[in-house]
Amino acid sequence: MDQQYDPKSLEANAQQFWAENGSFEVSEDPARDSYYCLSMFPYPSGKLHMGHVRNYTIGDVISRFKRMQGKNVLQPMGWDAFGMPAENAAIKNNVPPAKWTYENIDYMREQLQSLGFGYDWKRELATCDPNYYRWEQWFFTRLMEKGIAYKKTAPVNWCPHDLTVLANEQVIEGCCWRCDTPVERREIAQWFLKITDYAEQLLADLDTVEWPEQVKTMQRNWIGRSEGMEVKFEVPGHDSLMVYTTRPDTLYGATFMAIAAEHPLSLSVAVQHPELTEFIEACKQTNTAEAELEKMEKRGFPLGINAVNPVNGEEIPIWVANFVLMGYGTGAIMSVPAHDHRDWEFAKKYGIEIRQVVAPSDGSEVDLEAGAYITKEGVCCNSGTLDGLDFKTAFNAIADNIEEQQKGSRQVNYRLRDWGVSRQRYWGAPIPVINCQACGTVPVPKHDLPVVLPEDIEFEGIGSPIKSMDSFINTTCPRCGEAAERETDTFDTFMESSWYYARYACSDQTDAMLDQRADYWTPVDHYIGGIEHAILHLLYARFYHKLMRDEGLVHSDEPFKSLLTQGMVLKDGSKMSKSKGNTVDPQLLIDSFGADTVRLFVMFASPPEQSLEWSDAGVEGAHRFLKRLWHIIHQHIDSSNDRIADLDVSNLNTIQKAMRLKLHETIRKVSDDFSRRLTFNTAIAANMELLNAVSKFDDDSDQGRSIRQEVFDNMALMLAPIIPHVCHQLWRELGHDSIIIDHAWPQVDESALVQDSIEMVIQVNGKLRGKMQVSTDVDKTSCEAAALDNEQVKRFIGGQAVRKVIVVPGKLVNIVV
RNA sequence: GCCAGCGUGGUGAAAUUGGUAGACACAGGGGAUUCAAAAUCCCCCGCCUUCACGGGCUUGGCGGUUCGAGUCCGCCCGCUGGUACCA
Repeated sequence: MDQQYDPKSLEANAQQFWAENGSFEVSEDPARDSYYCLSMFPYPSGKLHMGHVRNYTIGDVISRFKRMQGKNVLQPMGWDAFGMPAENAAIKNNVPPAKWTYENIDYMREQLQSLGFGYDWKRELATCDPNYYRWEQWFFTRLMEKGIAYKKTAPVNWCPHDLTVLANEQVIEGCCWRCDTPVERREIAQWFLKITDYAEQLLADLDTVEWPEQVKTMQRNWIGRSEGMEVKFEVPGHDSLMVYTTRPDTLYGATFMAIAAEHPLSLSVAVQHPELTEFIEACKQTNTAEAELEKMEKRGFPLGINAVNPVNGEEIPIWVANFVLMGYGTGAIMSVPAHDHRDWEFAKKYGIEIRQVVAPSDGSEVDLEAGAYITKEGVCCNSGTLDGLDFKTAFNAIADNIEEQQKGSRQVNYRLRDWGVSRQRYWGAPIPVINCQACGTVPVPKHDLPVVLPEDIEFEGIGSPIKSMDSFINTTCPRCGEAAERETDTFDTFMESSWYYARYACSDQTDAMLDQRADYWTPVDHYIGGIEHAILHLLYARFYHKLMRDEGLVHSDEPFKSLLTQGMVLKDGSKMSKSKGNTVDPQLLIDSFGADTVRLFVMFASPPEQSLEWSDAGVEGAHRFLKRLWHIIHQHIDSSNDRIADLDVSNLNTIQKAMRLKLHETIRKVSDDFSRRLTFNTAIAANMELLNAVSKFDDDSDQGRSIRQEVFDNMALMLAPIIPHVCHQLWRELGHDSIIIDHAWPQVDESALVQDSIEMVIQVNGKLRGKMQVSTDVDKTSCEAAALDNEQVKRFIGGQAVRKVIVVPGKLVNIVV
């Protein structure tokens, strides 16, 4: 009989088997090698999108593969449940964010289960659960005590019409996304974590993790360590200006200073200066995004005050400039237009002197009319005693000089800024702080935690409802007992996603943030997620891990040993995302073709690190392969009702040997693809080739049937991580009592790989001109002779003299004439 | 703007350490089967040229290194992600 491939019932059966047997529930076993495979948890936006399917299929394939290799595998799943979309949905559909979120979670959990992912659901967590965020609140109060959490003012996007703070993505072409009012930059007090204290460690430890080089490079550049100087410029009649520069060797070329609009010096002059006040107001008409600030037109306003250049006593004008920001660095910079791109543009625009102080070391001229000359390879000129010195020598000379005069000092600086964790939003973890008139900001004591976010709320306006909720706000000061107010800001959602990986190890722990189980599982062996998280999420999580280490909660330096950054699933050329509304619903595909087809297709369509332009075509091809696999294996089973004879490998004919060669070459390749290369698309292609080969292998002898059984057994094993449902079933039908998820990964039979002869390519002047079959133990000389003797090759050489012959053993012979 | 990546047939891709460009699929064309269709099976399938054998061209563009470059180097073009309050 020949059953039809029926994914619906087959997948339900396999999933039921795994659930009933708790197949993916794991416990800590010190005797076994642990393997923690983690995929980035999803934001519960409503339903899974293809990016999720891709991410979680990759994770599941790796998990199942490692399990077959004998590891004690943990693969958990949970929900990054706080965030803005829940608030947007609340406004749009008048449904409380909590309800919306929990309903989404329930639906998406079912979708994940229907895809057959091997998660330990006992460890599931949602970050909006007070049992989760209470520990984040507790940890924050510890950071306050240590001085790592502190408060300062920082700019936000402010909509003057809606009277609310906007996220960068809510600012469309400089205007509020709801009311189209031009957005302003406004300084408000916010909480920060001193990630800059860990900059050096975050930089150094990048060398210890097995991450893609591109991600490490991005993080290094983001941290942006630079060695330079802080230099003090006296301002007669005012406070001096402190600036940071990486190019003190160009100090003689400084022809102006630029300060932020909100700089105290600027503000004090503005008091008597309406035009400047107007300019300062104009500078606020911008959002806070770096890309916008860099692209906007650079504008300035002369302050009418001079600063004194400490190296030569020269007075240079101070300008207020819209591209200098108060929050970053000292809010003031020195400008050397001849050797800085931005300063050059500014000087050109406002007719400020461009003075060359670096010249090419070969003595050639540079054209400063065409643009700034930016290099560290030149020599100083027009710089007094520095003239003729190279960058390093000049740097040290000027640094020594300035330090002696106490006008500045050498300084290591980072581009990285402290992490602002305050959000003026509702759907987030409340910042556990009480503001008391007498005592100031007081952390909520551990026994009063969690500060629970009220979930039963009316979400009408645009602002956060707890900002006007007296029952939430009014409280008493834990220190003095007097009436006090709660902080109504919530945490950045990156806070929750910075430690969830560790919480999975002990998500049932009610008395502590983490326990010793975290040390059994962490660091994560393999972390899988989108490349879009290469900087922020991954940097914050690394920082948090070090904070937890310093609190004694974990005992490793880094959270993620190795990292796989999957490329994005694109639709119509751009990132598939809820906000862009260009998602493809995988559910339709699961319903019509089954989970195995969807899993097979996303793994086959491209290698994990590459972006994947979605197209519906091709899914049918994956489905066809499954049907074909099912059909061919059943044909084999039906035609070998009697038992399969033992294989006698010493007594095989050429075709049988070739079939076994193909099988074991495939096992070797697929094992390498799974473990080292992580290219599942080529592993699948290799199995397709194997299926094509075995379908042509129509040897019906006992030995032939045994070989076919060997092929199918191994194919089921090799494909089990990718298409687990169908392989679960086929494995049993192939006559095995064992459960395939616990079976060992296939072994290569080295003896099957031995060949008598191989094909070699013959080139003339690098162009393919012929092929020849040679014995595997042939030496270079006879290779060369055989190549020169080839008829086709002789034609191309003609009468020309052979100048050189290159032999690459086992590959090719190149004859140069 | 800055940082990182990508660019190969009609399409998704393969080529793993500088060594046969296009494996494996999708789409398309032809055939078998069928009353017919679906499904399935078999064959063809980069471009130009040739009756054919064959030859020439081809990995975004231009240049370089090399016996040999999709792969290494330089410049340019296009696309994607990130850019600190989307997650």
